Order: sequence, then structure tokens, then C-alpha cells
Amino acid sequence: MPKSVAKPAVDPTVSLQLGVDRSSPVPLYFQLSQQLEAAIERGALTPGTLLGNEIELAGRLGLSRPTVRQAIQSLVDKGLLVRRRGVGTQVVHSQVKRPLELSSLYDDLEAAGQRPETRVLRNTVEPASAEVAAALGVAEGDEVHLVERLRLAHGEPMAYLRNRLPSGLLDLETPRLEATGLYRLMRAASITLHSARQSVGARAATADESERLGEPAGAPLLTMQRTTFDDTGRAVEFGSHIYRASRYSFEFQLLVRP
Amino acid sequence: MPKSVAKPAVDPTVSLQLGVDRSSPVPLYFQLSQQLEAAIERGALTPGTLLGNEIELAGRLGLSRPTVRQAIQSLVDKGLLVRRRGVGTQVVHSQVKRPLELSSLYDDLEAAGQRPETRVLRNTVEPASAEVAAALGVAEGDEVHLVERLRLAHGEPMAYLRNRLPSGLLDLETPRLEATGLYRLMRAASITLHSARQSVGARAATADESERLGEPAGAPLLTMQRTTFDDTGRAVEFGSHIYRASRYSFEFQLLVRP
DNA sequence: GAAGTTCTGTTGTCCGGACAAAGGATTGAC
DNA sequence: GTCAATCCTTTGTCCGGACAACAGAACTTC
Repeated sequence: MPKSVAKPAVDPTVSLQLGVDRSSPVPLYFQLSQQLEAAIERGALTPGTLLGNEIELAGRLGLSRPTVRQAIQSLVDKGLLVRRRGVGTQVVHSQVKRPLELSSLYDDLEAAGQRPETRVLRNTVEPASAEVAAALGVAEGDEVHLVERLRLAHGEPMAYLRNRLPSGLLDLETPRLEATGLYRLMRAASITLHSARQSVGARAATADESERLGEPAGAPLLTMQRTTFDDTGRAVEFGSHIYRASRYSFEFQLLVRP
Repeated sequence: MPKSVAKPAVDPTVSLQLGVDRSSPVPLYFQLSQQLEAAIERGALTPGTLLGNEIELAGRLGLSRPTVRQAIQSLVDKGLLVRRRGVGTQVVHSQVKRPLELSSLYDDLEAAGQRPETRVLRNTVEPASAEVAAALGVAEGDEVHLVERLRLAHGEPMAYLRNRLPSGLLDLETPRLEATGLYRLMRAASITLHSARQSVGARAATADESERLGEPAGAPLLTMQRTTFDDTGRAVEFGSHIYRASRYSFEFQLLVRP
């Protein structure tokens, strides 16, 4: 007689009502990965759970194994699943929120439930300094767009944002800048952002800065410089921002590249 | 008679001497992606170059299209290539260096050519405070390992590092801590890091801190808190670090998730 | 000459199958 | 009981093919 009985390892995905709509234009692997992600999100798949094996899952859903693998892979890339050869695919033991995205302060604040407000202080054109020219990849002295904004939350200043953009890239009207964030305007202009190079540091506030942000003189500030590139490699934005360290910090999650 | 002649678009990969070794245990897609990456790195494939189409490339290398696609995809994920349906695959217009890794300060300094030095100030065990317990996922009052280190470069203090680890995870001998970085010790103990949650901020130095770091009183400091998880979801480290803002800033590249 | 239409080339998605490699559990030998 | 060898399960890699979707160029029509 076998000493077993210990076989509680029922495939947890069976009770999940997974299913794909083949008439939808949404790719099958994407439909599946979204359903799995939602299941993890709402706790139907708890951390540590072992997903049933790919072949069986594919068979049950009427999909091929490559398609199921593609769905799982996308979640592995997001850090939600972990695969182990010979073992199976496991829901990662929670803690994953969102792996560092190229987000604007505006989106961050809005997501945090704070109603961001923008005050445009300058919106003009000026010749590029050597530093700006190098960052944007234009010639020194070329005209670039300059935008200076004060970002507030709950009526309190949070950050002072200074951006330079290649002139003519975007029509930046002050009302639109006050209504939303810069990145949203870019996306709306069908500029597809690709990557950014950032530098985060700290320094003491100058007299001007402390006054503008409502901080005592010499208060510590968080600084961020960022050059953003679109998918053709053009630099589309160079920002030099300062944040009130007493009110703001950068939070992010990052994944180890396997 | 065709008006053409305009056909300078020779596949740039033909002159690249690509080829795979089927007897090698290294996966074919990986061999190919490495060769392509090397070619981009050394400038043999210049930014903007259009790779030949996948099918032809697969045929020339004696590989199947899925294998070639897998190789290309890995470089797209790294941000080195951009694909456009109906157009082709293009080398991204440079600027990409390295997309933010979970690196230790030690590695960063070493890569920058500075010889990092570590002075272990404390290496002991203590009961977990509420904050530490929450971060590490242990009970309050449980014993955790505490390591306090001063990190120097060129003999100058750069950062003050305070780490808590679940006790018993690693045997942290002071000599080993002074010889290398914490993450390397973890990897050596075959702990596979998976993700980390970070928070970067700034504040003014306390009297103690300013003295330890050789900064004037009240100088702005860059702060970083990080909880690191391994692939089983365990928290393996909780760090609270402070950096001299006058000497150090965080530099990183990040990619937009498509 | 300008606008719409068709055509062509390329990547995106999906299928079904096959074998290799690794991890864990079981079995066997001592 | 302990250790090594074996088996089984699962993911990793690779193949060959098919059609869809999209972008751009060429062509036709007005």
C-alpha cells in the first residue's frame, strides 16, 4: 500500500475560470497574461502557489504551449512569477508593486490620490547653453523651448520643474501645461518614449529656491536631472528638477535582470 | 524600364560573420544575441541601421525564425533594438548604457575605477524593531543581524551603510565584509536576488552623521532605504543608507515598458 | 498634379511537435 | 540509517509552417 495520500497539489488554475475569446483582436497570450495578473492582484492566486504545468494548462484552454509560455513569460518579466525548471511556475512571494516606470511627477501624484496642480512660471524660447545643447544633441546657441513650472499638491509646493525641449517638437501652450503633465502631452503628440537617463542627488536650497518652495533657507532638496529619448533615439526632453525633501521621495521597485 | 537603381539597403548583417556553434551548450539564441550585442557595442552596427529581415537572417544562419526572434527580442528588452511592424528591426539610436541594475555601491565604485574600501563599525545581532521586523517579515523582537559600515573611496568617506539581515541567513565575518560588498557575499552563498523596493530621499545631517562622514553640520545628505527579496519572496536584507550628497548621486538609465 | 487604391515587404501571432536539461522524489545498495 | 543511482516531472530550447496586421512604396484614377 502506498504511503502517499499527500496529494493536495490540485492545479489552482482550474478553479479560475480562465478562458480566451478568439474573436477578440486582443492577442491570446495577452488575454491570458491579463487574467493571470488579475488573479494574482485580487488574491485568487496567492504567493507561493504553484501553477499547473504549461502543457496541461495549454490543453485545458485550447491553446498551444508556446502561447501559454508567452503569457507566462510576460509575467515573469514583470516580476510576478518565477519559473524553475523541474519544479514549475510559482507566484512570487508578493511585495512586487510596480517595477520602476518612466513616470512623470504628475502621474505619480495623481496615482497617490493627491490632486496635482501646475503653475507655469515661464514658457518661452532661449538659446541652448553648452550643457543643454549636449544633453539634447543640438548645437550650442540653437533655440530650445524652456518651461519652468511649480508643481503643487493640496495647494502646497512640491517641486520646481525646469524642462528644455527641442524647439518645434511640441506646441506647448501654457493652458495645456497647467492641465496635465508633460509626458502626457508628448504621448498625445504620438511621441513614443523609449528610455531616459537619470541622475538623482541632493543639495541645499538657494535663497531663491527656498522661497519658491516654502522651505527654510539652506533646506535639503532632492534633485533630479533627466534626459528622455524617443524610440528613434532623439532626445526629446532635458529636465532639471528640485523636490522638497521634506515632502517627497522617490519610491520604486526594481528587478534583477536574470 | 524600372526607374529604380536606388537599392543601397544591403543587409548589414551579412558582413558580420555571424555564426553559431551547435556543439556548444550555450543556447543558440543566446549566442546570436551576444554576437549582435557585441557588434553594436563595437560600432559594427551603427545606430539607425536596419537589420535584415528575420526570415532571411534565419535562413543564412541555419536557424529557425523563432530562434532568431528570441535573440532579437532579448536585445529589444535590453533597449538596444527597436522593432517596427512592416518596417524592420533597427539599432536604437545609441545613448543606452545600462538599464538600472540592482547593484551595490561597492560594485558601482569599483566599476567607476575608484578602489572602494569598507570599514566595519558594528557587526552584531540585535532584536528587531517594529520597522525592521515589518521590512524583513519577521516578528518584532526576533534577532536580526546588524551591520554598520563606512564606505570610502580614495580614503574619503562616501556613505554610511546600515543593514539588517535575517539572522542565520549568511555568516557575515567582518574580514569578508571588509573585502567585498554585501551583495557579492549573498550571491556567493547562492542566494538569487529577485527584486528590491527602494526609497530615495534627502535630509540634513545630524551631528553624529556629519562627523562620521566629514561633512559640515546640517549638510544635505542623500538617503536610500532598500528592502531586497530573493526569488522565493523572502526579504533578505533591509538597508538604511546615507550618502554624502557632495560626493555621490544615483545615476541610472531606465526603459519604458512598451 | 493630387488623391485614393493596390501591392509588397516585414514583423506579430499562433500552432504542433520534439528532444534536452534540471530538480525532486523514489529506489536501491551498503 | 546513509548515501548514491535512477526515474519522473517540469521547464528550456528548437524546429517548420501558416496567416494576420501594419507601414510604406508603387500604381492608378480623376
